[in-house]
Amino acid sequence: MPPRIKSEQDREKLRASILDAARTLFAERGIDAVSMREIAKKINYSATTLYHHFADKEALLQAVCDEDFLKLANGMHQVMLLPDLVARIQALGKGYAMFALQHPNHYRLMFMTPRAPCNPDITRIQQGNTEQDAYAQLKLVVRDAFEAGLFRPELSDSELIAQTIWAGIHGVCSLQIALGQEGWIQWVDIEARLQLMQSAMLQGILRHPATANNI
Amino acid sequence: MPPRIKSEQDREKLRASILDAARTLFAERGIDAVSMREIAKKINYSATTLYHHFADKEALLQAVCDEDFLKLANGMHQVMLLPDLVARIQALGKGYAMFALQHPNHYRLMFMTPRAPCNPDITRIQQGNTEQDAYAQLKLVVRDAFEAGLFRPELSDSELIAQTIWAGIHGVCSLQIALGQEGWIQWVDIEARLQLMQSAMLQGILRHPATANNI
DNA sequence: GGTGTTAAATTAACGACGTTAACTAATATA
DNA sequence: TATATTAGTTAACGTCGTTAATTTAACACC
Repeated sequence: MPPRIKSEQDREKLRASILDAARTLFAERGIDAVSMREIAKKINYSATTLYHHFADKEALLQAVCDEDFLKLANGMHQVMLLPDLVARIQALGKGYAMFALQHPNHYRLMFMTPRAPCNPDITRIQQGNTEQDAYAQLKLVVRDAFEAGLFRPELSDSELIAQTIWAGIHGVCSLQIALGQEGWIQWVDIEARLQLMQSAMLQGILRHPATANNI
Repeated sequence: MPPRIKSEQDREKLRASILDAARTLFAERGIDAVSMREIAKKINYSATTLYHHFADKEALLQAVCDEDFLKLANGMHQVMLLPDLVARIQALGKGYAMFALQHPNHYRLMFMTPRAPCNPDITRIQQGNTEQDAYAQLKLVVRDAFEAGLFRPELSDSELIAQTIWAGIHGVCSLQIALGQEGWIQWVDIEARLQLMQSAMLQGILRHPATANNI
């Protein structure tokens, strides 16, 4: 039997250890393959205890993802200091891809697993807040570049541009995570795939593509 | 109690109706949300009967996917008759995307789920066979276009180009499948996202991008 | 020190799941 | 007609997410 909790601080500590155990197991074996009982056993509690901290499995999963989203957005924030707008977009893509490839299992939970629409009652992330939401950061830079007239004149929607850039990087990363180990595809080096995706997309989107050559 | 089966033909008919019921339910509500009992009830059989035709749920799912992917590759095969190489690449991408968006749950299993990829022990698809494998078809067209000198001179690896095109389309589709219902992203129309991805990538890759404008 | 009160944790249970064993009834074959 | 095979069933096992009922420990107060 685990020790009783006394202070509010201890309660928070237990909550954090549940999150840690859940994240590890989810990342190791996938969401459906991990039971609430298993998570509880990992920290020497009974399964019911988890329900005193999270409404259900879905809420626990959402909390795990929230933490990862914040971690990702934090890393991106430094990139935003770069002066050149195109360089900023490139660095955002590179940083995003590095996060995805270095934390493939978290990335899978965050961006490759369909879930019930994000319920504002259970997520604590403030979507749209650039300090907590990596996509909001990309949107911001792309809008700045759009207003600076850096994109081709026929492109009239900066949100569409941001979503396309995101999709391109995500496509390379998620294919690598999902099928990178498959023997029947002769995968080219992942760095080369990322680089070609970046440069091809920028060449296709920028008004003066020359600026995209130096990566 | 359903009628007894007499001939081998009837047996095959039952197998097909199991596949149909499973496909419908999987596509409607997702794989994990559908039980074997439910599939069986839909065709007025007991759950056990399914196990006389498929080893387990995984095998049933794989059989459903096999059928659909053969259908995909078949549809692609007609596209290969188009005379213009660039138009062929564009049509391949469009067909691939339509398949992904119309069968999101099957697409998710084949291309978005690591560790449960196309298992050669249970799949009957022959990877690399252009009649059964859509990626092999893309590779073929891209190599033809490469040898025809359609790509930028600095691009020296046709497999890298094929993988990048695949990643771009896959990125749009898989983001839509995984996060398309998320309210916190103001998604632009999926058709527009696909079109920009196609045209931007082609503009970035082709030697004479003008050919990519007419979609 | 005893006595409630309350919060934290537990055990036990429910209904649904995938799957399997044991069984039944109908057909085919001899 | 007797027997073997086959297609289908029911019943059961162990696990799952989740909840109700219950126990246990720490604290406040007399």
